[in-house]
Amino acid sequence: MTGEQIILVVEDEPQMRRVLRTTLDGQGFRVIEAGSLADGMRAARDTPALVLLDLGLPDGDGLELVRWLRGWCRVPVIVISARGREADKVRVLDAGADDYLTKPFGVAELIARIRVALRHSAALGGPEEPVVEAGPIRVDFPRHEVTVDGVAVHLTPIEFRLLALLARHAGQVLTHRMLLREVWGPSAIEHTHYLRVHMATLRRKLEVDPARPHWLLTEPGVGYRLRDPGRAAKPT
Amino acid sequence: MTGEQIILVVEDEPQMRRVLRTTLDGQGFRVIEAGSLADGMRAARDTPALVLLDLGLPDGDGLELVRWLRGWCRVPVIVISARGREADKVRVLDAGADDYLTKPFGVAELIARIRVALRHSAALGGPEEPVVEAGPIRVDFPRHEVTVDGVAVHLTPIEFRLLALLARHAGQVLTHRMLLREVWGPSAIEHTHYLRVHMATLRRKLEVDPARPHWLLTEPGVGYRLRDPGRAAKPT
DNA sequence: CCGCGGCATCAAGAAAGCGTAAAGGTGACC
DNA sequence: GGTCACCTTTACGCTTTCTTGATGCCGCGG
Repeated sequence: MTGEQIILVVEDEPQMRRVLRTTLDGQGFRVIEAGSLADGMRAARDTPALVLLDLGLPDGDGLELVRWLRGWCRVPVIVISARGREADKVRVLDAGADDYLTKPFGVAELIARIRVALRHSAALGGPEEPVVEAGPIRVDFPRHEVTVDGVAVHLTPIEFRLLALLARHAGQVLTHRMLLREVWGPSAIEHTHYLRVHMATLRRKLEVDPARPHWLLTEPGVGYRLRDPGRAAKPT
Repeated sequence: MTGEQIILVVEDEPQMRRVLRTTLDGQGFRVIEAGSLADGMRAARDTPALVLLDLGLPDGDGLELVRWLRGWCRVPVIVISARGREADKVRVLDAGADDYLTKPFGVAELIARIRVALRHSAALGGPEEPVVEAGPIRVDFPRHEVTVDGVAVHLTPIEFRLLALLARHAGQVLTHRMLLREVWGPSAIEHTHYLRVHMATLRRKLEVDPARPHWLLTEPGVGYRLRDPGRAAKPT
């Protein structure tokens, strides 16, 4: 699901940065580093999964970064600070940070708190569009469900993967090779016959007139395509 | 925005309890108190918006309560403890707690951290239903109880976790991997046979005709699904 | 008119996935 | 130390799904 999670570390002391980098690397995270507020803002555009922010930055209050982030995204922010004063904590947390660690802290605790924060953001779900519609055909990815005019249609695993692929790229042609590689694996890119067979069953299940398909279109010599109703129909 | 938010305080020292109550009252929360683990579990059925948990309880480890809560809901849990050892924190946070405060702590910080936790759960959507029904099958999470047509059915721990997972996502397919990871742990995601065996026992206990299940549905090649009575029925 | 290439369809055997029963194995609790 | 409940593991028959080869269709160029 989540391949490699990126953590943005905003910290000016090189020593501390090295510790954090090696620790997080060891946990399987990819680490991006920034040494200042400005750098942090720049780096945050890579949409990290989490931000680790040291408050004692040279070019301004880390609070600014928290507010700035909250202005446009919900990425979890864990603040690290030497200042243990309660008023500081309250200010930072109320600004939108998700946790506050006081130096010195243990590495294990940091990792545990990172896990907590990622757990939260994972529960919020990704930004991806979970449903694709093409005319009467509706593909619901999280439910693994396909309906035609509202009635559920049962698809076999291969059929679903095939349709899902076409639906995710609705409107554009997917070549034989591409479809075969994604559905059957790289070793099957020559078995174009698989495609014909399974496209036929898909059409039988989804099309009104399987012999004259209206949604699952053949692009002769190239591949297949799911008609995108939002775009102009292809020229006859 | 939300009318009156309930906070469950699980704490055995009356003195500490009084401090917390007055503080939280002053912030506009409604406070429910519990002096022991058992009381805490009982009180949690009122679906509080947040749980404040002191680890030093007389009748057992507070860790138990965290695990128990996570078994059926995501209510934010903030743990308060006199023990500041890092290993303790990691254990509790990994068990599912959302934050860990070491005594002594400032009231303002506590409030700030409560705000953070509530912010998170608000983003997730409010407190969850403690009970899910699917046709004659009724799953009561806090009581750990399952009934069919009103009669209690005894489920083994694994069976309950399996059913609970399906019930919490009623209507949508849960993949083999997902179910195995959540019920048996990440190391078992390949033992799909476990699923078959335990789904069989579940069906024997819950279905009228276990051989032709009406609620615990197989999604061939993908996973399993609990039929959501709110949605359209399947075609034959 | 005929042959050819790309495509659709059909059907049968092979393979994979699923359900059930029952035999060990393990730990808890007297 | 024996019983009990539960989980794991093995075995086997059944069903669904996939693969594979055969056949027919259609348009195009020769």
